Amino acid sequence: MDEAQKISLKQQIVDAARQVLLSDGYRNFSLRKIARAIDVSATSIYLHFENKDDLVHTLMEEAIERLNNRLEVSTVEHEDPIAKLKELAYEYVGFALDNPREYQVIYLISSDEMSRYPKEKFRKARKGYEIVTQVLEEGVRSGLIAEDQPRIAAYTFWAQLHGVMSVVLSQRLDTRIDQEKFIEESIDHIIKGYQVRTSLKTNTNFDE
Amino acid sequence: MDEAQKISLKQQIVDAARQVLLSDGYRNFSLRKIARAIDVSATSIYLHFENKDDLVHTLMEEAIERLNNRLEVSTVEHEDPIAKLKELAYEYVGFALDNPREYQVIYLISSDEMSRYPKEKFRKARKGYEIVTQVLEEGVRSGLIAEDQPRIAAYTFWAQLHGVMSVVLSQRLDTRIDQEKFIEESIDHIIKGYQVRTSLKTNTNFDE
Amino acid sequence: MDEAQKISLKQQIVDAARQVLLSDGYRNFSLRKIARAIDVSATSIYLHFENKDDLVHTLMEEAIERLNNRLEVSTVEHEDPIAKLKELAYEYVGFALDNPREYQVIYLISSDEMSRYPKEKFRKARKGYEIVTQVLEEGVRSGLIAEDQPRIAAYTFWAQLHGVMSVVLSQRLDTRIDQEKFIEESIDHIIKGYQVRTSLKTNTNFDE
Amino acid sequence: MDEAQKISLKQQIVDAARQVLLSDGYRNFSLRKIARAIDVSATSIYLHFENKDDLVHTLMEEAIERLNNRLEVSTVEHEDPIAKLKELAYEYVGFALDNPREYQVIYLISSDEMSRYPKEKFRKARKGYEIVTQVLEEGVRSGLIAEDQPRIAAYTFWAQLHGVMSVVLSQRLDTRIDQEKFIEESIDHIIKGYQVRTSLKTNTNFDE
DNA sequence: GATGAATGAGACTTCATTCAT
DNA sequence: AATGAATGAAGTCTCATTCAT
Repeated sequence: MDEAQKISLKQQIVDAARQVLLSDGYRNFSLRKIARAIDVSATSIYLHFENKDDLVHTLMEEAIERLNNRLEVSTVEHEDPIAKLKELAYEYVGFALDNPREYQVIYLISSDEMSRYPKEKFRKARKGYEIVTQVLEEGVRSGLIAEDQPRIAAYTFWAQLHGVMSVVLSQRLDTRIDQEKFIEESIDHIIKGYQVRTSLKTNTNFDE
Repeated sequence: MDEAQKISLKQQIVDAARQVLLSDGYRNFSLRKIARAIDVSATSIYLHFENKDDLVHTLMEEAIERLNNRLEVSTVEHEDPIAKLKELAYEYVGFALDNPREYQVIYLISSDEMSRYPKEKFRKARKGYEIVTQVLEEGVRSGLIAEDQPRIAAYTFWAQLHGVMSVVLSQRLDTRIDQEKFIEESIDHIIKGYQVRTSLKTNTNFDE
Repeated sequence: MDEAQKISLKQQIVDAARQVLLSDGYRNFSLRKIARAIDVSATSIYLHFENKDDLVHTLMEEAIERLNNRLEVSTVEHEDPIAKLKELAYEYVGFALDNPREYQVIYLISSDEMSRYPKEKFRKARKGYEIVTQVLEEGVRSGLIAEDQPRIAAYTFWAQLHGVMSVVLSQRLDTRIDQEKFIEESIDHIIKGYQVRTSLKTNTNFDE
Repeated sequence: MDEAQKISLKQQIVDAARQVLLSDGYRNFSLRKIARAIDVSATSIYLHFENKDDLVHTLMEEAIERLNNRLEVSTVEHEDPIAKLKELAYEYVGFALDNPREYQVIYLISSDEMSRYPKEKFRKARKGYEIVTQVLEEGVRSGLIAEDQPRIAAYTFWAQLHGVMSVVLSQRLDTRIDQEKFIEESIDHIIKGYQVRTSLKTNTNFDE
C-alpha cells in the first residue's frame, strides 16, 4: 500500500460517511454510496462496522464530541454564571446553525428509526451535560441560580435548547417570525427559568 | 359491495398506515406492508397518495390535529393564565407519553429524511400555537406574564416542550434521573421563564 | 356537444393513436397516452375498441390502405409491364421511406406480439397483392415475364420488397453500404428474377 | 455448492430467457417470469444484464450465431456456386421453419419496440453476410453470377430471404397459396435475379 | 356513452445484508 | 482484509384491463 494510503480504511469510511451525510442528508445516506466514494466494495464496510447503524452511531459520537468541545471552550470567557449559561446556550445554537446536518445527526435517534444507540457511547455524550451542570452549580453557589438538583436542571436546559433548534432547523417556524429573534427570545426565556427571583407575581384571585 | 367495505380505500390506507407506523415504527413503515395489511395492491396506494411522503404527511397532519384537539379542551378548566399554561404543558406532555409513536410522527420532519412537509398543511398545525398564544395574551393582560410578543413566545414555549419530550422519548435521559421528576422540573422552568418577576437577582460583581 | 366536436370520439381516438404511434413509436404507444392526448378517460377507448390490439389493427388497416392507394396510382404512368413493376417497387419503397413508422405498423404482426390480425381485415390488405398480380399478368401476356402462377409471384415480389425495407428501416445495413445504392440494387435483382431470359448460363462442369 | 449448480447464473438466465421467449413469445416475455422459472430474484437478473433489452440482445446474438453456423456448414456440400447459393437459401429457410421463434428474435428490432441493438454486436452478425458474399464472389469468378458489388448483393440476397420468411411466419400468406410452393418459387426468383443471362427479352414497343 | 376506482403485472432502481472465496 | 455474487425488500412508475356507477 502507498504511503499516502496510510489512513486506515476505517477512517476513510468515517470521513466519506460524514461527507455523504453532510452533503446528501440522512435520507440519501447509503453504504453503497460511501463505498463508491472511496472506491471500495460495499462489503468492506462490514469489516469495520457491524452494520449501517453502527457507522451512523460513530458519526453521532463524533458530532456529539464536536459540540461538546465547542461548549467546553465557551465557558472560560466569563465569570458570571448567568453570562456563562447564556454563552453556553449561544454556543449550542451556533453549532447547530453552523453545522445543521451534523447537529441533526446527534438527534437521529429521537425517533425509532435506528437501533438503540449503545449505552456505553452515551457516556461520552454526557460531557455536555456535565459542563452545564458545573455552570449551574456555580450559579447556585453564587446565589444567582435557584436549583436544588443541578444535574436534572442541566438536562432540562439542554432539552429546551434542543427543542428550540429542532423547530428552527426543521423550518417549522411561522414565516412571520424572524429566526434570529426567535432564538434570542427563546434563550432569554430559558435562562430566566433558572434565575433566582425575589418574588413571582401571582394573581391571588385565581384558583389553583 | 359489502356494507363493511363502505369505508373508502383512502381511509383504510390511512388507518392501516397509522397502525403500521405505531406498531412497527417509521423504520419499518413500507407501502407494501400497508398494502398487504389491507389486502390491496401496492399500486392502489398511489391512486390516493402521491408517494410515501404524501401518506406520511397525512399521518402527521392527523397527529397534529389530535394533539391540538387535546390542547384545546384543556384550557377551559382553569381561569388563572399561569395555571392554564401549566395545564397546556401537561396536556402536551400527556399526549406525547400516551401516544409516543404518534407524537413522534409529528416531528418526523425534524431530520431531512422526508421531503418537506407542504406549507399549506402547516396552517392546520398552527392551531396549537394559537391556543398557546391566547393563553399568553391573557396572562399579559392580567399582568402575570411578561411578554411583548406573545406569538413568538408561543413558539418558544412549544419548542421547549418539544425539546423536553424529545429527550424523554428518545430515552436519552440519564438513568439516574427519574423521568417524571425530569418532566415536572422542566415544565416548572419553562413556566417560570414567562412569569413576571419583581426583580431578578444579579451579582453585580461579575462582568458582562 | 359543440359543433366543433362533431368528429366522433372513435375517429379522435384513431387520430390520436396514429399521432402517438408516429411520434413515440409502438414501444411507447399506450392507451393512457392516447386518452390523455384527447382528454378522455382511458376507459372510454374500450367503448370503441375491444382492446389495445383492436385499435392497433385499425391503424394497421389504415396504413395498409394508404400504401395500397399509393401503389394503385403508380401503375397508370407506364405501359411497359417491366417499367410498371419497377414503378410499383419504387412506390413501395418510397412509402416506407416517407412514412417509416406507419410502414412498420403494417408489419407489427410479423412476430407473435399481437393477437392475430383478424382474417377479414386481410381482405382489404389483399388489394396490394392484386395490383402486383395484374401487372405480372400483363407481363406474362406480353411475353416479358416468365410466370405461370402470377398470384404466388405477387406474394414473392411483395415479400422481397418487404425484406429489403425491413433491413433498411431496422438500420441493419452495413455502414459501408449506401442505403440508396442498396435499394436500387435490390430492386434490380428482384425485377430481374421475374424477367424472361433466352438462356441462363450454367456451368455444365458442376454437379447438381 | 452442488455440482449441478456450476452453471453460472448468467447462463441459467439466458437459458430460461430463451425458453420463455420460445414458448410464450416476446409479448409474454418478462424478467419476473424468467426469474420465477429459475427460482431467482428478479433483481439478480440486473446483476448480469443492464435491463430487459440487454438480455434480449443477448438472445438475438445467440440466435444470429446459430443461424450463421448453420449457413456456414451448408456451403461445403456443393461446388457449383449457384447450387451453393440455393443451398444457402434453403438452409436459411430451414432454420426459420425449424426455429420460428428463435428466427423471429433475430428480427425483433425491425420494429421500434426495443432500444437499438448495440452496434458492436452487429459485427458478429456480419458473418452470415460474409458467407453469402464469398459464394457470390465464387460465382462471379466462374462467370455464373453477374455482380459487380458482391457485398451489396449479399445484403440484398439476405434481405429478400428475410422478406420471404417474414411473410411466411407472420402467416400473412393467402390461404390459397401453399407455403412450400411459395418458398420454392421465392427462392427460384431470388436466385435467378443474380444469375448471368445471355439476353433479357424486352419489348421494344414500350416506353422507358 | 363515459368515468373513476381498483387491480395485478411488470420494469427499473436502490438498498442492507449475507456468504463463499 | 477484501470482494463479487446473490438475495429479498422496497419505492416508484406505467400499463391494460375490469367493474360499478
